[in-house]
Amino acid sequence: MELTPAGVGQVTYILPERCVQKKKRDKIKALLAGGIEKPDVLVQGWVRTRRDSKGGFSFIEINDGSCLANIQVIVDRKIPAETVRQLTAGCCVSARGNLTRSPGKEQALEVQAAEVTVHGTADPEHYPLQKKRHSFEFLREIAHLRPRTNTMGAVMRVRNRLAYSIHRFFNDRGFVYLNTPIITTSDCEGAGEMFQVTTLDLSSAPKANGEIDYAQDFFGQKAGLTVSGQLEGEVYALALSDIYTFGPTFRAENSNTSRHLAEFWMVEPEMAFYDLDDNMDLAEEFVKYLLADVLEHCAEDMEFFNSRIDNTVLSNLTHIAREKFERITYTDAIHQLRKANGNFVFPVEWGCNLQSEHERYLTETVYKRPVIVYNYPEEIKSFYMKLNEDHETVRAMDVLLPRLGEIIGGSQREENHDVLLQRIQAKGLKPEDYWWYLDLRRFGSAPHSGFGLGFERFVQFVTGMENIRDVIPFPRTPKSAKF
RNA sequence: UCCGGCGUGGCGCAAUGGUAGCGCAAUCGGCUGUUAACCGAUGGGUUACAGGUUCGAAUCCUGUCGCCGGAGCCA
Repeated sequence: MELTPAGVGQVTYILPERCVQKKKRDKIKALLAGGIEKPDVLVQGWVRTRRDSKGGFSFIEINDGSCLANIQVIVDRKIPAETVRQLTAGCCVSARGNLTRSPGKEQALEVQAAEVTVHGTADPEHYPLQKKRHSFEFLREIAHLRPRTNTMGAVMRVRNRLAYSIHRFFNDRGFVYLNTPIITTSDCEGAGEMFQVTTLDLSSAPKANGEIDYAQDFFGQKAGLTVSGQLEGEVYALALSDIYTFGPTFRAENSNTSRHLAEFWMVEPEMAFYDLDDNMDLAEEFVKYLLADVLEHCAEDMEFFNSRIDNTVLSNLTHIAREKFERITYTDAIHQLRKANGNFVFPVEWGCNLQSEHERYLTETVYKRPVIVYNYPEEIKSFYMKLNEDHETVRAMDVLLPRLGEIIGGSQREENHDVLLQRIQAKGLKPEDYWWYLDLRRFGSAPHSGFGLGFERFVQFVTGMENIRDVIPFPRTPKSAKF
């Protein structure tokens, strides 16, 4: 058997003959992007609509998910009648034939089917997706079929591009992709309630002194699903210099909003030798890079969002990719909000948490662009954030986006062992639970910083989708983990 | 978890105390290089669930479940 060489840069590998000779599927995206006639193409996908003519032919539109657009296939008398009858919305088919210019107005090219195979029928009496707009609430109830809609297809292609782009951004800058544990026994304090992980029988859990005896549990101690990979990320940043994590995160909060999930994906870079300014620079460049990339590479899908979901996304994203983010201290933010003269439900005082209404006012009314608020009061932030010289504020920063609010939260980390120990104790935490985290400050400590970006929130922002449950394949929220 | 709203044929909605109607979809027929196709006909609902008030409840009351919007928590 003759083998065909292929290559990755300078290094070649050998491709089995079968891979070369097999008739390959033509992706609809490639056929339409080519824009030219082509003999003998093979289109495979799911029928979106069918319009037929008793006079001898039917028009079917096939979508294979490679792009938003469908391809029109002409099915005439060459195709057996019983096959044509099966071509209803939702069925899965292969169609082989010539790609030719279309006399119709709505498309430049179409496939003249010489051969059609139905792989899976979809009984129109029972197939839930119709050729019309469905509410997102309804589509969530059929999460196994909703990826076959225009909107979910576009969301998932954009989501995929953003994920790819995140990896590229960090890899291009020499960051190491780190897989931090999903099951953990350390609680990243302040990040939210943890889901417990146990193999104990809940109806008859072993007890010691009236308490559940976790010594007998799988890990020999209480364990849960991670709420953040940050603490573990710091461990590797203090060895490899620059790392990032990108993985699932779990919060058992009873949050019922359009921007919270119990299971979501988070990107957490952690960098040695970065101070808070370096951290903010990276966060700003990161956001802009992702926006510019998705505008360039998902143009068709982004046009769709702009015309069907939110007619401001294109101009917003373009604007944000170009404009400088405003950076203000927490103290200045409080001054700005006080100038607004009490038009808030929640009063503004130095030391209070910024409420959604405050964040929106800053980003939508005062500056009309993304705002980074930094140097927050020590009391309202986590123990690991670096204490400023004023002893009142810490080097924390939040990136706020118009409409969406907080997209990134980060800080410079406290690298001084004694200060960190004091803060752990002051917050009522047990130093022994953080022994290895404290050890990082005993041995070769370094200034370092990092932040976390909520991936679904970012996808939400980019697409203009209103509900975070519609930008993740299978959303998990309180009282809802079907599929 | 709190506040507000909602739950009616497959889907989107109407009917606010008198026993359920429209559009789309589906099925059948007609017509057409069609394109949210069009025209005609047909079928389809114990109004989320449980209880109560009433001669009578989709409609009023109570409870449960679920969904949506806002808030809190956060990403």
